[in-house]
Amino acid sequence: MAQRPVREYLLEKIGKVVKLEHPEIEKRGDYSFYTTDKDVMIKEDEVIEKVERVGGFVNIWLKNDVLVNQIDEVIRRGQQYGGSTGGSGKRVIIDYSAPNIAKPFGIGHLRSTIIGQALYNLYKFCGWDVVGDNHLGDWGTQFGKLIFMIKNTDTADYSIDNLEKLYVEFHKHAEWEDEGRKWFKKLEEGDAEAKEIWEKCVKVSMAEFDRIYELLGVKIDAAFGESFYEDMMIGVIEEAKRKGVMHESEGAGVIEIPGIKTPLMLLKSDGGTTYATRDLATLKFRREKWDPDMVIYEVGAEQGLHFEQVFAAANMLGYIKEGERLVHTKHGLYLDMDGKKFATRKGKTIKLEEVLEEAIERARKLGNTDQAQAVGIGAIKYFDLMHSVQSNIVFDWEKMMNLQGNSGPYLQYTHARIESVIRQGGKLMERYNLSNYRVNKEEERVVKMIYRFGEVVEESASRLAPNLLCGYLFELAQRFNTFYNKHSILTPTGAAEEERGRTREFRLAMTKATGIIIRNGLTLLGIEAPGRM
RNA sequence: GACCCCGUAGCUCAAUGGAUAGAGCAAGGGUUUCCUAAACCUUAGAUGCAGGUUCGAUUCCUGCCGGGGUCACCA
Repeated sequence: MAQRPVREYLLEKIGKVVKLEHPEIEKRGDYSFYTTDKDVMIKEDEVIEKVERVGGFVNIWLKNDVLVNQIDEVIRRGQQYGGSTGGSGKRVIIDYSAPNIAKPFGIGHLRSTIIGQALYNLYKFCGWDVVGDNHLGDWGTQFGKLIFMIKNTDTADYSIDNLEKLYVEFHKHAEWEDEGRKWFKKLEEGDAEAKEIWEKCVKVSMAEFDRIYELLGVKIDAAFGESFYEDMMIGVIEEAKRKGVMHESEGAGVIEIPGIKTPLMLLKSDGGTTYATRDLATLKFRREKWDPDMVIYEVGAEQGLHFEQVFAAANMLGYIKEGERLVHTKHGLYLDMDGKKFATRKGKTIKLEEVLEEAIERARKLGNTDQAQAVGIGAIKYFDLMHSVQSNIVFDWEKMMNLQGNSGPYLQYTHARIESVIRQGGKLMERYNLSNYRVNKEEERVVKMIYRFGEVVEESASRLAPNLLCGYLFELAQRFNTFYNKHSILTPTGAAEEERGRTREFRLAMTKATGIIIRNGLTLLGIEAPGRM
């Protein structure tokens, strides 16, 4: 039987809606809440050691055994520990990664891929039915532009580098814009030549994406790219017309959104469709195929207006079911050293693969060669995830490749050290009795982090904030490392032999529990936890 | 100009309306006959400005200043 989460127990006992938090200052208890209500009384029991009222604050201390027994809970549940069934019966679609065909997989798509994957894992762990969908950028006017350039230069070089070059070149000539649109129109109309060129572009890109995903260790359930919705375009447009939602403006078909100045364009004046048309078709399709309760668009902030419009339009078209939530994460961008956006159209990008290779190389130089990939990639992922989702990140090689301090490798290292201790002392703890063990200061600081893991997982998921989990894991690891540095796990000091034995038992159990939590946490973040480093 | 996001230590970032604002990097000083020093300990250092709401504001509201993004035929 699973032990009941302490937080849940307390909330029920308090019997009121209060904001139960962990006081920053440890002397003020394990939990506290503020209330002006004198009727709220909470008494000591088998879980609560002590209650103290200071002004409006009610501070609660948990019984030592409750804290210590949590260790047993962790060990018993293993890789399940921290998960819940809170989301059971609910389905969420997470739209993430979505790189663009014919462009390098740039640093700009890292956030969506990494955060999206972390959210995917988090929701799954919280009991949700999760569907990941990679909404590939494989359709649109950009391909018209590319086809025009390929024809124009009569090139046979379909390498990503060359395609990127052509794309950049195209944007130096404003007078070519119409040609680009014309070719996209042809592509939409099924022109054989256009289609053939497009298919070649898709093929080379997919090969590149596969390589990157392999490196990143990311697997996405579905990849219905934009082109998949091609033959649903007409249906959406017809429906928008029929429902009187879309109307003609300057030769184009648009939807006016109340409260938003710029309308949403479904049909260009040349009859071609847009990103928005495809997004609406996507919404409709997903609703029919998966019937989600929530859809998370893990997409950058620069598309904020677009999604605001699309969500509103979807509502007007009746594509959203009652109670369904559409969320756009609006993650911050990677900015260049000048604090500006990387401009793909000007060829100003940093290729993700180069970043990953460099990170792996640095990890290799520092230590264990076997784990260089796990460590290097872990560093990059953690760096991305530790930032709050909405803040911009200034791209800096040195910071991104950080292998020390608050970093992925720090957590991996702590985990590897724990594994090492367990390998050496694991047998000593086949049976252990944790009750009535008196923890020392350093042990206490670790133990008081352990029981919070589940809370953090849930909060990270519900607030779409993997950085909270990063922060928690870092603090747990820090506390453990402090303990590790000061006390011996396998050979504790102490007067009596029996006492030393008990201490060793307890410490091994606590160490093991810490290792399990770090591993579970890293796994949720999509980061490997090697056993050795 | 309008709308959205952000302004926290020298730098890069955390912080659920709470009680003494946390880290990392960089800087100074220490720790290894002992379980992995990618570690640990230690010194110094911060909420852009002005109001408001609140018992209490880094957090919410208004204005200003600064940065980023976006504003119909790119996605």
